[in-house]
Amino acid sequence: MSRKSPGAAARHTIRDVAARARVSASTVSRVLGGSYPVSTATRARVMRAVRDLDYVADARARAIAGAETGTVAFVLDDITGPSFAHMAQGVEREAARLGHLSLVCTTDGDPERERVLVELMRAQRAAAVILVGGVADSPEYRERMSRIARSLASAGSRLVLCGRAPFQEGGPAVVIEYDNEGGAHAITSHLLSLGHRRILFLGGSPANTTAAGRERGFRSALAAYGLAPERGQVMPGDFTRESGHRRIQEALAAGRSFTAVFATSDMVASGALTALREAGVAVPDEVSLVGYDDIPFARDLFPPLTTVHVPYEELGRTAVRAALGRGSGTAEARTTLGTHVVVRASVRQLGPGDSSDR
Amino acid sequence: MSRKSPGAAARHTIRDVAARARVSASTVSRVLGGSYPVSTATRARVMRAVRDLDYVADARARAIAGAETGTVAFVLDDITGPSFAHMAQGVEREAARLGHLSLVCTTDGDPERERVLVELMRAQRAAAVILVGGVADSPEYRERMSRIARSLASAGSRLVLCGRAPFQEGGPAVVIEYDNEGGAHAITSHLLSLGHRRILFLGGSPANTTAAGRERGFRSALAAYGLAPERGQVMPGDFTRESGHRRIQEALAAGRSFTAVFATSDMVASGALTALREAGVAVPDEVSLVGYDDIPFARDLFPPLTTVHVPYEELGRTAVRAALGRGSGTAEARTTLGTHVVVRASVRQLGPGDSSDR
DNA sequence: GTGAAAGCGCTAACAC
DNA sequence: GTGTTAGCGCTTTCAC
Repeated sequence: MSRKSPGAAARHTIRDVAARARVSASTVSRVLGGSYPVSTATRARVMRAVRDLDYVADARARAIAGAETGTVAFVLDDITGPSFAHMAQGVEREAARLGHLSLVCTTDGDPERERVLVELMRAQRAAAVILVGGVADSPEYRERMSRIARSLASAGSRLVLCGRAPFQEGGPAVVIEYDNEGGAHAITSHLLSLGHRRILFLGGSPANTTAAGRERGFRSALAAYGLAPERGQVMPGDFTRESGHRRIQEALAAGRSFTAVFATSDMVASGALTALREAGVAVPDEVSLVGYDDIPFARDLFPPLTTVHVPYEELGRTAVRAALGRGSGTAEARTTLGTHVVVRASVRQLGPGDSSDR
Repeated sequence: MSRKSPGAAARHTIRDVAARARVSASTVSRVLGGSYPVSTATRARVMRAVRDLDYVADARARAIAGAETGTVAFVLDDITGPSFAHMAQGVEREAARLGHLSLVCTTDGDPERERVLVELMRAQRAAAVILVGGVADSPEYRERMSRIARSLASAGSRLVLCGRAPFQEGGPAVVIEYDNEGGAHAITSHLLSLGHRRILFLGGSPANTTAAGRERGFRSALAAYGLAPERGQVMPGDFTRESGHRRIQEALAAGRSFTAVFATSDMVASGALTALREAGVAVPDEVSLVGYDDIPFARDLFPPLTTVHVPYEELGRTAVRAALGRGSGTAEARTTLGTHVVVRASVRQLGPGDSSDR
């Protein structure tokens, strides 16, 4: 007959259940834990009490007392980006399948915030921390990552780098990547094989490892044709549609001549497409356009966008499996998933006559 | 000199720190807690030990012992949808700002999974559980929600329904909505005022409260013009681009005549647009198209999509604020955020002559 | 200011 | 099978 004072709700404890079922707390624990032998009659009484009280054991207390479950922490720049969202989905699904909860935190690209979050996750005793997305590679970055990985490891947790460059061979971290450079190489070659030579590259920040990988692929494909980008042909930016939009406006204003545009992400391509349209440049008739990521929307652009498919959801799932996998994981400390070009309608084959459209 | 056996990492406890700093555990706790007076010298010694050991207090143990922090749980259908992603961002940001961690879980629309998740959150002693997205409204739903809200309340947690119909006036839940019906009414009126009369409505599942709200707005706007939808003019579906794509194909195949399409979401509109294009129907010249949600991509469609703007991120933020707000929150138990039409280029004004284009 | 002791809600080791 | 006794890692009285 416990009256709850309004506001301060009376949370029941295992002892309340025990009292009501006229058994000891350990018995309740055993019934709920499910692993130990308990007589049917007792079990029934306990279950009844649990039901009556609407009791749920405190997961934190359980964890402390030894019944480890562990959450998976997922730290990323911005959940709003379509590709990140898909990775998040992969993470959440696989974690759920494996019986874990997912903590997601965003950094807005701030390394300091990332540091704080990792510390928080360490305090939570997260089973694993998955760090996602390209970052500026630098000695400081490597040093920071090393520290993070070590402290996580010493807390019994594990660090997984997902779609991000490894900071140290054989370090205490698992790395799940996709073939960033290969995809860029392939789609550039696609453009090249269709006769395009003046290809504008709308890149990200050169310091960003993802952007850098894609740019490397672009350059290596060009090199395979004996070409090298001219001044102004590689335009840095970021991964937003606004960036794509602005860069195209700038390129057009500067009177730059190109027959194709390789945008480092579909978002960028999307902004670029709009800018081209606004300027009255027909795609793909006058200028061809390709992107990267293969977000679902790519096929609804007009024209449907030729792009590089990245298995984002799979990336997330793989990260979780690696993170939660048994052993210290040295065997599969590094995994690279494949990418491939998906051809749609935003690229046109160039005839011999029209090599200098714009 | 504690040697860590490889694999089984030695997590340090507060006692290790205490020993190293030659103080008691309570003192360490006080230093770390920050609230109690500790001499500068002691504090320095403790901090040094903490640093040396790379110690982080176990958040779960702290929580149990009384230092409440509390995570915010965010339960949604599918993190992949652009609008949900923005809400998630709002939730995560606001929670972070308020010093809370966010747990996100997806249900894939399965009510049973939702139940399980809520139970899990209750076990975690989450400060609040935010349930997102339209659901099938039914007596069972209301009953289920009631139970959930009560059990959450009795666990000292709080239930927030976000963009989802309330299940009970004055129940133990906070409801944050947006003006779903009003937005649909407004954009339908927009179409009507431009001369459109035969408007195809690509809806969601009629049982879904969000879809139903939008359909109500559509119908009420029609009614204000003395119109009522004909047979086949309202086509049910779901919120995916595939649904929009398929419905348009069906409508076209059935030889249905319409001058405008109102898709219940931008995703649906996006699929519809592609289907129209594939069928050689010009938008907006032959058929006008509007969507709902105003996802970032809407402006990159061709033509840029006229749609209803929904403040998704704000919705998420508001939900968190309401959830974490002081008091029992009866005062602001229900909040409705506004929506508004954003006009772009996918709608054409109809002249007197062309009322039956298609 | 600081330490010892009690306790948070639970599980696990040890009895019987 | 079941109760009793110790913890888990921490905070918080309550003393001095």
